[in-house]
Amino acid sequence: MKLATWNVNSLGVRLPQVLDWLAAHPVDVLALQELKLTDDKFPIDAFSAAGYCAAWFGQKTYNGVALLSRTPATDVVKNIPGFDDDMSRVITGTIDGVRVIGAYFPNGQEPGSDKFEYKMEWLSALRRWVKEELAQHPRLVLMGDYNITFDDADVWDPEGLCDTIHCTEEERYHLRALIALGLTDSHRLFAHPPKSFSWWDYRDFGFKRNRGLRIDHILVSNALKPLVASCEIDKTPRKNERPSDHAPVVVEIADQPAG
DNA sequence: ATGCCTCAGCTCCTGAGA
Repeated sequence: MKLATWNVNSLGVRLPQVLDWLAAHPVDVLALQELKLTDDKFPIDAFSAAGYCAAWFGQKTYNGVALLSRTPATDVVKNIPGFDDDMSRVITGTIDGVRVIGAYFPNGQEPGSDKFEYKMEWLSALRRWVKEELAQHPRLVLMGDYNITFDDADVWDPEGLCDTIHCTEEERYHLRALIALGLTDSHRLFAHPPKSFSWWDYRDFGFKRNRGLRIDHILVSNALKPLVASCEIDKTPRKNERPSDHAPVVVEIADQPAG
């Protein structure tokens, strides 16, 4: 089973690239973030024609998330139950026996800002809810655009970006607290080249200079951890004309433990 | 550099992203 996450920065603009990518990488599940379109504009017909089911939770201009899957998602939940939020950031469903949470974490803009406070509250609410979901669904994947780096290895310029947004201790505390629930970063289960990133700034030739961050993550539960066969960042779509600023991340989960 | 790029929208500038 292959699952992937991709912040497409407007599905309206990126739909042809998503369809091309799915044709070349027929994953079982693809979580999308930053749809930037309302539910009535979601291109379900195009995905159906490509052989995918979808559950989606859109929003005008900002945010918006979806789960594409070969088999339909069941028990779909939108956003975080019990957390009042006017932004569409989370979509959860059960696919092929795996509880999949696709999430677009708040950006936070700047430490100390109102948006940063919202990010902290959202992270607390998410953790509370992921804990509940894990108790009910031992086979669980939490993936999406986290907008948080784990540590310096995820940052192109750790000194220059020290304590800036995505790199603060407060944000990383919340990320470690998610791990402490019994989740593992799939990426770190494998060796990768230094400076492996999932996002590069559009400005100043960020991608060409590999000035990026690793902020898109796929966390797996303890029950799935021994089954993770690979985890790769696909930089190819970042080389497209009019690319998203994020690259897809793909994880492969085997039926049986290796060896 | 309150910059650089990209996207959506009450669109020819602004807010937000990261």
